[in-house]
Formats: sequence, C-alpha cells, structure tokens
Amino acid sequence: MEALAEKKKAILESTLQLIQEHGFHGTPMSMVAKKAGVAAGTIYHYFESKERLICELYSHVKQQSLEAMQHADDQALPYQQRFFALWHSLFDFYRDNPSVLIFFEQFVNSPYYTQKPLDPLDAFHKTMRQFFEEGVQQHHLREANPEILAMVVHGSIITTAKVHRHKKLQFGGNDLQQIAQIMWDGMAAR
Amino acid sequence: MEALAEKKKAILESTLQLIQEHGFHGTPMSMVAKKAGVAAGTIYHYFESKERLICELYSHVKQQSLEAMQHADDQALPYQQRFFALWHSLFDFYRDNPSVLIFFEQFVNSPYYTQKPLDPLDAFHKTMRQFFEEGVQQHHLREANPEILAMVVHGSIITTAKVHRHKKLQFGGNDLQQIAQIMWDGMAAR
DNA sequence: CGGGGTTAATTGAATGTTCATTCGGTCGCA
DNA sequence: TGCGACCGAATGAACATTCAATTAACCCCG
Repeated sequence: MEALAEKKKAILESTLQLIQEHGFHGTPMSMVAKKAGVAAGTIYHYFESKERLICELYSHVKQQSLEAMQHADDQALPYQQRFFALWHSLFDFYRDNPSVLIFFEQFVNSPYYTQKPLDPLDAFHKTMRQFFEEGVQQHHLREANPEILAMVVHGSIITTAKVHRHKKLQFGGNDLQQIAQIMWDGMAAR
Repeated sequence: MEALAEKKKAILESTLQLIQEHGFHGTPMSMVAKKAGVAAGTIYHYFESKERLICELYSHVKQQSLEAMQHADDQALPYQQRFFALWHSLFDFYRDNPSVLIFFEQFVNSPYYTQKPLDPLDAFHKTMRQFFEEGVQQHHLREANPEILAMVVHGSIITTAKVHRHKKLQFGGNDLQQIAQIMWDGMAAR
C-alpha cells in the first residue's frame, strides 16, 4: 500500500509548505491539490474535510518533533549534558523546518486547537515531562513542578527559533549556548 | 472628533473579539460589522481593506501591551524588584486580555507580518531592550546581548500566559513567582 | 494463465455558498 | 446647498466540497 501512502504524504507536505507561504487562509484546497500533483477530489479520498486535513497534519508534525527530540537523547550521558543536547536538538529541528514552526504556532492559536479535546496521549508532552521529572527526582534541578519546567524550556526554544526565523537577530553558536545556559542556570538545583 | 472615532474603535474591538472566537479566518467583515453595530460599508470608510484593518489592529494592540508594561515600572525601585514587577504586569495583561494574546500570536505567524517591513520604531521592543541594557550595564544581569535577554523573558511570559489560557495547568501565585524567579536566576550576574 | 467481475483510487468540471468589496443613495448638519 | 458619515443590497470572485465518470488493482474461477 505504499503508493497510497505516497499521495497522502504528498498532500500533507504540500499543505505544510503552502501554509508557511500563504498562511492558514490563502491556502485553498485547489492549491494543495496542484502542489501535491493530485486532483482536488483525491484529497477528499484521504481526508474528510479541510479541517480534518489540518488536524491530521498537526499530529504528523508533532510526531516529527518528538522524534527530533528523542533521537538526540542519550540516557547514558550526565543529566546536564542531556539537557543541552535536548535544547539544541529541538532548536535545530525548528530552525531547519520553519514550516513546522509556523504551522504549529498557527494551529495552536486557532480555533481548531481550542475546540478539540486536548490529546491526553500527547507523546511529545509526556516525554518532555518525564525528562524534567527525572531531573527533579535526581536533584539536578530545583524542586518545581516538572510540567512548568518543561513548559518554560520548550517556550525558550520556540521563542528563539521564531526570532531567528524573522531574522530580527542572527544567532551565533555562542548566543544559542548562552540562552540554553540561562535556562539551565535558572532551573538547576541551588 | 475623539482620538479614535467611536465607530472606528468599535470596529477594532469587535475584530479583536471575533478573531479570538473564530480565528483569523472565520471572521468575515459582515460579522465584524454586525458586532460593531455598523454597516459593512462603514468599515471601508475607516479601513481600506481587511488586511489594513488587521494591520492597524496589530499596532493598536501592541500599544496597549506597551502601556501595561510601562504602567508598572517604577524606576525608583531596586532593579530586581523592577524585573519582577515587569514580569508580573505583562503576564497579568496577557492573562486578562486573552484576545490580545491570541490575536498577537496569530498575526505574528501570518504572512501579513512576514511581508511587512518590520517596524523599526517598535516602541514596545525598544522599551524592553532598554530595560535589559540597563540591567547589564549596572551589572545586575550577566554580560549578554540585551536583545537576547529581552526575547527570552518575553518568551517566558507569553508561554506561561498561553498555557494558562488553555487551562492545561492552573497556576497559583507561587507557580508564577517561581517561573519569574527561574528567569531571574538564569540571567542574574553570577 | 486469462479474462470477467468487483472494489478502490483518481479525476476535474459543476455546484452552491461565502465573502470582501463596491456604489448609489440617505441622512444630518453647517 | 454641500459635504462627509453612514447604510446595506448588489456584485463578482474565490472557495470547499460533491459526484458521475474513468482508470488501475486485484482476485477468483475456468
């Protein structure tokens, strides 16, 4: 069933691309179809509606983020080193996939996201939380709600990637390391 | 003639409200007109197009954020105290005006924002930067690019407000203080 | 092996709706 | 009488979605 997956994938990826360029609006199904090299009707073979397409794209993209994060984590390393690896690998992922970043942010602030019951099985979120739970339990990090730590760190990564993208600031490797360091110093056990 | 004609203000505020509820798309001009209590044509008396309306709304909203921040800053206080006041006042502003938060985020990730040359006179940004420049110069904060510090702190505020809004986490005052503290500890001079 | 039959995949023109924008006209005021 | 604010029905373009028709994939019986 590979050929089918091909088309579905092409549709998802075209949508992602086009949303980066033209926004959530300004991306008609006809344009998606054209870019994906399929007929308009074909999209409806794979996705019930535009809304469903976008929601599936969200899951797809989130899965990718998770993989980027997990890929870089080597549990054998000391915790602090793992923290920096996590920070940089996620940042790199967002920097190298600006369309993911944009789509993600647009989706989260759209009614699609608010309307849906939040996915309780959200693997990305869960993995992130576990990482910080571990840090707190082992006293590498200060006593704090791991959810909060996860949120703040992920926020710093997203923010940095967004600013980078807009070229408001061009970050050198030192700058990035400094940002990660600020986060670490703020959260580390006293 | 007021600083802003009553109707113009009503249009701006209705747009803000509706975008929170229905998103950037899903907010037709006719709906804005109805909510603002004016005729569709009237909007075009004040705004050239929907795009212009949205861009003006952005400036308007940014101005409000600036005021929220400045309002709380008392330069007579010690720097650290000013930092916490800034963090909390901006957070409170976003928490109490979720429509601003949503709109802001949606706009920044839309093509409207990317297309426009970035406003070099951006007063919000400038005020923020100056605050952190001062902290670095007076050695309250570590040696770092003040732009970066400003970005990271603002990011932490926005992230917290967003998560709060989605009710993923309900923050108590302690939680908030802890987040601000993490940021301070990370940035403070060693 | 082959061909007839069943199902799934794909097409793209047609449909009906929604929307931004326009414009001829009304109203109130100087 | 003139002007600017304001109205809202009318216009035309753009769009999501549908569907009847076409093609490819597969399977089973002879």
